Amino acid sequence: MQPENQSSGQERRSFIEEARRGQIVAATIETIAEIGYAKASFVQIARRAGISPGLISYHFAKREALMKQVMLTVHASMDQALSARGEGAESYRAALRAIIEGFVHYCAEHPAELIAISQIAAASRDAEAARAWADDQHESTLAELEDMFREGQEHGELRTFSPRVMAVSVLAAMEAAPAELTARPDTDVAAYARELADLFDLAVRRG
Amino acid sequence: MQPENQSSGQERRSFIEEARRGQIVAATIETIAEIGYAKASFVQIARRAGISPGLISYHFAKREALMKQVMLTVHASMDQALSARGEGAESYRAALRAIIEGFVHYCAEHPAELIAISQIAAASRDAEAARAWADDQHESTLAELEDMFREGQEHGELRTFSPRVMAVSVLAAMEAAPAELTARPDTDVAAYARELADLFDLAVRRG
Amino acid sequence: MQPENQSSGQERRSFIEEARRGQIVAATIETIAEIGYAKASFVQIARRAGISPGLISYHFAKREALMKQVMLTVHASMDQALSARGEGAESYRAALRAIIEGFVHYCAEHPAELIAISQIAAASRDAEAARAWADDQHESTLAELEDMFREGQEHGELRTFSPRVMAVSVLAAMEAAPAELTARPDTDVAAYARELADLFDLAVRRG
Amino acid sequence: MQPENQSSGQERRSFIEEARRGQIVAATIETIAEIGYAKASFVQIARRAGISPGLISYHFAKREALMKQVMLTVHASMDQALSARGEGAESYRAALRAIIEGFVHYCAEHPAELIAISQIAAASRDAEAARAWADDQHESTLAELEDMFREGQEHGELRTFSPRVMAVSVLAAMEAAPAELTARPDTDVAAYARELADLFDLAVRRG
DNA sequence: GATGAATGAGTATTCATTCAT
DNA sequence: GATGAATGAATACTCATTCAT
Repeated sequence: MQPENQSSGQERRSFIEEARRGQIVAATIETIAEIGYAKASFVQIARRAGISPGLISYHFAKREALMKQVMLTVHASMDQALSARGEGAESYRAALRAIIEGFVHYCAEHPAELIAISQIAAASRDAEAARAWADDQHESTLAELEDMFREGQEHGELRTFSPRVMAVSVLAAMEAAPAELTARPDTDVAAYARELADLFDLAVRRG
Repeated sequence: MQPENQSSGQERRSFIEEARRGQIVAATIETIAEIGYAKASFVQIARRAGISPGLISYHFAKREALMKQVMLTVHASMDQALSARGEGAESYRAALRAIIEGFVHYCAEHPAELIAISQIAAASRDAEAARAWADDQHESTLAELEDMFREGQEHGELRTFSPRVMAVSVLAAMEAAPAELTARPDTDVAAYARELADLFDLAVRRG
Repeated sequence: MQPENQSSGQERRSFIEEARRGQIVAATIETIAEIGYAKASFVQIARRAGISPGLISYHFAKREALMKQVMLTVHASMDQALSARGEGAESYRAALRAIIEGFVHYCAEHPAELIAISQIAAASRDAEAARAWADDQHESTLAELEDMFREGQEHGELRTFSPRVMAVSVLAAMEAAPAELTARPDTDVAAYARELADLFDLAVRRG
Repeated sequence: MQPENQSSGQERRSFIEEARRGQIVAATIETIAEIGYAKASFVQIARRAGISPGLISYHFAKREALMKQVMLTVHASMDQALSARGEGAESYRAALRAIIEGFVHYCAEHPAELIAISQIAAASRDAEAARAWADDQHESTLAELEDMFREGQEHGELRTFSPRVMAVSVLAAMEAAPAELTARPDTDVAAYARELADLFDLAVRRG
């Protein structure tokens, strides 16, 4: 049986095991970014990690579990990066700007991670658990944005518009950034971030 | 042997053959929308088309070719629908509004088609040609939007902003619509379209 | 998808498909009898059937399904053989004798079948469905024997004893026959059958 | 390296080593009884023994060796239990009764052991040596029973019948007991034992 | 044109066994 | 003596594609 199979739950993973899992997750991100989810077989991932394919199954009970771990890991890293920036915005418009610019900068700094999670989220094989989790995450992000917009409207800072449509559109526009930045590596990231923030600032501000 | 294997090029396809190809493409769209790209095997598609799996290979040399044809067909249908609406806009802002609202309404009317092409575009197996073509399409759509924005700026109708960032964001926001409309079937489509058009109208207009 | 996957049920199997399934079942029986359940991999079975391993999966969705089909096939053959003999016994003792002797003769004539189902019933891998079905079959056979004994007791033909213990023991003794006949091929089958019937006749008769 | 790998033979095993081997054997019996032979991997056995999987290989050169040791251990325990009861029977019929009743009672008291050896005997993987040994054991048990019956016939205590068929049937009926007792835990063990002994007493006695 | 049985190359997964620690 | 991470060989299963009919 694999260490993964912790039915009862809290059994601690050894340090070395955590390290291996991290290494495998990193190799998975690298592999997906390089050759795409479709071709990211255990053989390919293991080759990049310098281990045997069987070892992946040893540490992750199912392919799905690995993919979900990639999701969790990247989202955790993103949350950490964004929460640092998001703190202490003085207005709803400033908060929106901070979110948008923070996300764009994160994308620029972690292209492989973004490519990996977007491919996993869109994947058609052995990624249902990861996709379901990402969907939940997505929905709760939308809900947070909606709430923010609604409050801003109630405070009179933002114009009247559908918070849902705005939330969906902001998130879509942000999530389009990594592909654009990857496709055009020469893009001025700061300028991109500023333009995107300006765009939505004009769209939400009152008057 | 197969009609597909035409190394010499443009030999016309017979009427009956076009009909079969169309039937297979339609069944493919239906199948992907119903059970997802991952499970959309030839056997499944053939069952829905009421034909045998081998016949698909007879008409499409490779799975990729079928998927690409689905892309081509859906995009053609979309272009036709959009060009009808887009004609005769009196201003750049009106043109943008027409594009956005047209696309949203198309999404609402052809959910299966949209699901199919998004799954193919994101697919991990046998869809590289289709994806490549979609990428080209995507890029040329972006270029058209950029041009439109640039002209509008030169005519003084639109404010100064990065046409590229705006194009990417508009397209991303539009492409997010189908998922949203599918996830929330009760959404008021016309309102959604109007809100989205308002959003970008505010973002591009001068003053 | 395989022909096996008939979720809706009654779709007829083609003649050629039934023939293949029969051929695969026969090869499976032969393989298990020859090298044991443990080593009866699809590769081995396919080799004996003169087909490719993938074809087995094509006709049987899961290994379990194949093993269960072997069970069903052999039991059906056995039932047919036994029902022919069992008809028209004039007394409970005669009926018991007919059952016992019929079974022993069947064993002698179909050694591979008996070995196969006993190995499948005892198998530890991918045979749970087959085992479950065999267990049901076993239990209902026991119930029939019990009923027969109980009736015989009520009619005063049989002595007083536990019908359950007798049923279990009769069945066990019968099922031990194939192994014995296989281990000692020179055994006089008719004598074996007669001895076994005598044994239980003495055990059940009144006075 | 490993104590097991003693090509030269009879070197004594240390006390601590015997203790470990015993612990592993006990854990193996428990594991097989609990989750079945198929799932009784070294990891599972080691978990129940509170040791690491590698240690099992350290003490048993091959999986087969472990399974054979389980067989040896259980049979030894059974022999000990039965020989205690079997001593001092005054007649062949009494001896047969003692054997049957002793075995049934042993089954009721050691269900896990019986389940384990029956699963190993029927196992499809890595149990050939154990099975071969068990087959020998089985055969010698049959031979002993045959001898006993033959002697009883010569002494005029038992009727004329095939000692071999009787031996095979007695053994089969006894070995069917554990499954029955496990399937119906409410069974009155003493009554079962008595009924079974009665059955065969009637079958063997003269007149 | 059309069938669908058959192939074969691909996949993840399992687990006894090894060995550096 | 003991660990448990790692290997590697084996498995069933999937399915686009082929081809005899």
